[in-house]
Amino acid sequence: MSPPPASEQPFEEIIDTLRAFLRGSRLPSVSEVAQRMPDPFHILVSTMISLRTKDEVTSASSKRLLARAPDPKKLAELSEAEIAKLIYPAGFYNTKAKNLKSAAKTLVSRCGGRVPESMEKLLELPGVGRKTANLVRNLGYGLDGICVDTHVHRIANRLGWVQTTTPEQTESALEEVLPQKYWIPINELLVRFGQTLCNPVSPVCSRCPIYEHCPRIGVKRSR
DNA sequence: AAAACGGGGGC
DNA sequence: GCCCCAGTTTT
Repeated sequence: MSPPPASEQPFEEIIDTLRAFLRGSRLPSVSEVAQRMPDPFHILVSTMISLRTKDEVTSASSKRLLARAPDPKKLAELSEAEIAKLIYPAGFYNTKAKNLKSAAKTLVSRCGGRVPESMEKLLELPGVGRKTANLVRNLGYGLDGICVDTHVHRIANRLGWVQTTTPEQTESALEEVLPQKYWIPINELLVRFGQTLCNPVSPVCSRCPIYEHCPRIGVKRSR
């Protein structure tokens, strides 16, 4: 059966169900940082480290680097080699070290030593794309904008909320259909859901709390 | 649109 | 051994 049009999705019910289901489950690494230290710079650094890297590694690497460089000025003073060593074994550590140092220098020289709020300014930082910029705005400044990572992209399509091929298409399509009050929380919810049950390769549909809202066919719920 | 960046852990 | 991982940039 085809999914109901996105405009008729019972978003409130689905999201409430997800919230209840995920209550008590572990937070993704960047949200952890946001809870511990809701500082835009800390969000930026841990998000840059998190790209294509598992949560546990991201968390440990972020802690080491931020303990040593808690602000843009301190980070800009570290060498690329020092940064690379601190964030190892996060993936792409050499590229990330270069981007982190370069971004920190830009923050000091052109942004008054602070992390900018505007999408435009954030996107000028090396190594910062729409996903990272939106997450910094969401968690660091409480500003709207849907942060689309692979989990949000995959699950929004699985659930029939959007039909898109690129994350950027998902971002604009989701903003068309999803009530604005969910723009910030949707990311963490779908990431947590996507890291466990609704994972990329073998989603555990038999235990899915929102199974009845999912249009996937050929998957039977088992007792 | 596809490739490159990249080491660690799961299977 | 081969796969993936809170993506971004370059070709």
